[in-house]
Amino acid sequence: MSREKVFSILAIFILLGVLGYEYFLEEKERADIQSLGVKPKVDTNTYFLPTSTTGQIIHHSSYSLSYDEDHEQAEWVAYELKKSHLSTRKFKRPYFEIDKAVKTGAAHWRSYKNSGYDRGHLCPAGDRSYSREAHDETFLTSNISPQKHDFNSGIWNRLEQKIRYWANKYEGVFVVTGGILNGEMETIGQDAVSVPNQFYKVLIDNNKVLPKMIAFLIPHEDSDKPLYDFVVSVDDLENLTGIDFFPQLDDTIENRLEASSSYKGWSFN
DNA sequence: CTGGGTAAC
DNA sequence: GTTACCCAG
Repeated sequence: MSREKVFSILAIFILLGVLGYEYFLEEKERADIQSLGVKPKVDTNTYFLPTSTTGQIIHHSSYSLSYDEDHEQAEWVAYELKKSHLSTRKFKRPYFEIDKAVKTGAAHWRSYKNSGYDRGHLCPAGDRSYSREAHDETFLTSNISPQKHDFNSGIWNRLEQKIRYWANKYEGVFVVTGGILNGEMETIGQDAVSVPNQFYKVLIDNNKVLPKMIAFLIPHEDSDKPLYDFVVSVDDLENLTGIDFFPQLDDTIENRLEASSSYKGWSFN
């Protein structure tokens, strides 16, 4: 047997060994988490609501939000994007309305007019296009934040489309979105709506035995960089916002998933 | 898809 | 306030 042949065979065995060991580790983690007892899946529309730092959580029929009166916008908007929600139906955009469910008074859309900023949806209209009611419900001023147009139609739009891609690929994801309402911020309009300097999104895919998370923190400016450059750990976002995103998860699982800034398991193709 | 604006009724 | 049309990233 030639020397080259021996090396080739050896290399193949080493490769198989490495792959086998990785597979073993994945199975071990899966078994570990299963043995911890994952809570039975219930209606995720309420199951995965984050905590509120403002004490004003509002439930609409197709999404929920926590309103921050100081900044006249939501600190988070949360909803489940099921695969069955994905739709290309095109409804005419209605006018934005003041969300009457906000006890402290939500911002008026006029505060955005001629501000130079978009009325940027937090729960995108494109994620609620499965019915006229759900679509129109996203046009509440409690569901928008001032966004630069280049940002909104640029990298932010890219992320929203990627999430629709994932919702289709992974049979639905749960989404939490908001601006970082911290530090020095410009304000616009009579309502003094704060203009966040960063926006975030947190996703959880709970459709498999082992849930997976991914979080993004993106500066409020357009970028041509790949989306995975903006991945952060959920822990980072929680430290930044004071929000506990997945308090319902078993602590062991929560701690393990939220500490990770890996985007393993999320396809960026 | 993400949004903007203006004119006329 | 609402509807129609035109615009850009």
